[in-house]
Amino acid sequence: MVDTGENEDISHAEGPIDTCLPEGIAAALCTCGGIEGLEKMLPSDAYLERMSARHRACADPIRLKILAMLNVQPLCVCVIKAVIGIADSKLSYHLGVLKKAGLIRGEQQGNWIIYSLTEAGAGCPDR
Amino acid sequence: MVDTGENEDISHAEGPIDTCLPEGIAAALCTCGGIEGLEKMLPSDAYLERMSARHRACADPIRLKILAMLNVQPLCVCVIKAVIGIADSKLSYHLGVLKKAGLIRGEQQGNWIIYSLTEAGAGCPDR
DNA sequence: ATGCGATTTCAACATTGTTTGAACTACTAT
DNA sequence: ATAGTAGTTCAAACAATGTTGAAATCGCAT
Repeated sequence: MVDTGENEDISHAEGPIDTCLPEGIAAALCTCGGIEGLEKMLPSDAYLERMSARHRACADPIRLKILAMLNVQPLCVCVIKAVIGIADSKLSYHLGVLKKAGLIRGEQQGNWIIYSLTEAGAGCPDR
Repeated sequence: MVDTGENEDISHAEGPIDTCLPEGIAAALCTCGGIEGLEKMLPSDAYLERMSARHRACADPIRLKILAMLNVQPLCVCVIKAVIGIADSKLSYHLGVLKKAGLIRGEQQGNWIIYSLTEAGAGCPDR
């Protein structure tokens, strides 16, 4: 149970790993600077947070459909509703999610609110 | 209150809309075949379902980070854990989500399980 | 002012996703 | 067989999201 320090097998890793690794992995890990090197290749936490939020906004078929519709042309809520066929308040909720995520914007025009894709939103419908 | 049938303003739309629309929208809608035409331009429900499931799998910064790591090279759980620094069972849960979504695969190799991106998973880390 | 259509907001509720720790399985080495 | 390391599974607690219907808001027309 005493750590005698004879487990130093992971290239640069003086850090949190204290184990032996499978062959290929250890070798490959070396070529990219060990655990530390790997860490440096990863996106920042802020970026991961932003991206996951964007994915979350797209994580619903209704919302994806709305994005697809707006990718054709800007539309007012009533047309979206006619196509998707869900209750007003439900639709409003999903529009709100997309708006909060910055994927769409709504502009009042007389009696209606016309939604359209933002720059960010135009990047999503695909895939 | 009696519907006299004088509300036929949406091009082809004999369907569910029974309203007047804002200028621009109605016009633009005409050029793509009205509501019906618009409907035909949209991805199938099955596709929307599949895509939203994929987004849902990416809708968490931990999972996005795992994808980013595996995008560098295949890794065993212990290395992923060393980098992300969360409890085993939590990590296992997130690996499970990614696996169920078909973005990663795990292959037992001796004492370890080595995870790597699938084709589908290789398409995600970006954006 | 009143009323109406379009849309949002609210609060209660239902559903789904995440975290935790303990128990379990799989493989290896002794 | 035993023990150790690597990972997963399970169920309970908790947290976040989605749904519903009723009430509220906004802008336009009467």
